[in-house]
Amino acid sequence: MSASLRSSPLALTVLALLHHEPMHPYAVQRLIKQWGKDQVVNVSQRAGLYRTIERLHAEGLIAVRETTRDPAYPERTVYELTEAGRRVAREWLDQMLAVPKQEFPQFPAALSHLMMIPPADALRLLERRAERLAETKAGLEAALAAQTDDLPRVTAIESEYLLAVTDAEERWLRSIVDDLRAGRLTWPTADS
Amino acid sequence: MSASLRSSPLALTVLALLHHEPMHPYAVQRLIKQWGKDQVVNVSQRAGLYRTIERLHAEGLIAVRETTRDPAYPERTVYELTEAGRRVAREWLDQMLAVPKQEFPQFPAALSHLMMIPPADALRLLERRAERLAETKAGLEAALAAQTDDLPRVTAIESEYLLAVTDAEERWLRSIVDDLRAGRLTWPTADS
DNA sequence: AAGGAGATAGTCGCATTGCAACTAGTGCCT
DNA sequence: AGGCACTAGTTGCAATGCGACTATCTCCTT
Repeated sequence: MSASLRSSPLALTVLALLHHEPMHPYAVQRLIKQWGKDQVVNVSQRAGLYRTIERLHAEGLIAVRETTRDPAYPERTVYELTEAGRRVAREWLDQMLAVPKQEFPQFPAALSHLMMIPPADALRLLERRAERLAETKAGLEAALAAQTDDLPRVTAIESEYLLAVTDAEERWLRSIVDDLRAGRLTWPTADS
Repeated sequence: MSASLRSSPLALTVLALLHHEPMHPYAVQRLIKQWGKDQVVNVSQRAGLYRTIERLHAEGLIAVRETTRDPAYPERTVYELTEAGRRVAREWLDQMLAVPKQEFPQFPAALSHLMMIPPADALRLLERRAERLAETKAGLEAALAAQTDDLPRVTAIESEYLLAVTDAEERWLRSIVDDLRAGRLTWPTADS
């Protein structure tokens, strides 16, 4: 009954936060945002959050601890992690950390059809991308600089990772842009 | 009628291949594999391919050119790109190249909960990942070395990109593993 | 005190994707 | 003739992405 469940960033995060402390769905969302984890977990569309929690509950990985009935708010169901949940969270985490999963991001797919457009257009578009990445990097650097000192380094390790790969992508883009500008990289274009 | 359609790696690739030459669905799949684009486009599960083609057809981005009726094979519908398809392909490509899209890969999400497990376990898991990435890199390097000379460099540009970011990820992992081994990176673990 | 903006809290529906199973024919090997 | 792998396509379900919608509450303005 628990083996059927697939892992996902959101599901793992829900388990991790409930591991920390029992709470209700909206508190999960707030915590994710407060701790800056919304960079790596898509919680902006709450539909997914409630559906994920429902699913975890149905599979017995989390359980209802209590239902507080504040007159003001709609009912708040506080969930806690079950023993099965603890086990599955650890299994998921091990798997997600150790085994790189084939995912299919948009950019490399688009890149693979670069030859469809003239080199001059490619230059312009990739330069724009490099600039956006520079902004992203600045944001990550600011986030990293903002939180050091009191919290241990591990709490922001995913930002370090994102910074490292974003930096690599930007460097690569700059080198391609240079090659395009210098004419070292070019190709014939069938139609305009 | 065409504005409603969302882009995807697979949809873009179908349009790009039909731009090159009209063909039937299975030929699309074969070409993707032959050209090594299956690294960046998920075509291993054919369901997606047929559904995508249906969708593109319904939106008028591709049209039926002919239906060959080979006695041996099931019916083969040959599709071609329409004018609208050509325009939309270009729009998608521009967008996907210039604007980095927020995606949520598994690894950074898992990384953000690294503190749940003891540093010694983290060391072991991240080391395993680094080894798998090294294998991936070797594959990419082999693919790049295999095809140069006759084909222009742009035909394998997405492999160059993948190599660059995979290399960055591996380097980062090695540095973290070093820090873990040296005790420069550590944290208290609540439960075993 | 009325009105509106914005945050809080949650739901619904649809299009798309991922994944696995299933059919069916064809060529090859033994 | 039987078994196996490859080719070619279909079906169904679970999960995800995305947008729209409902309500309430709080704070600020006028």
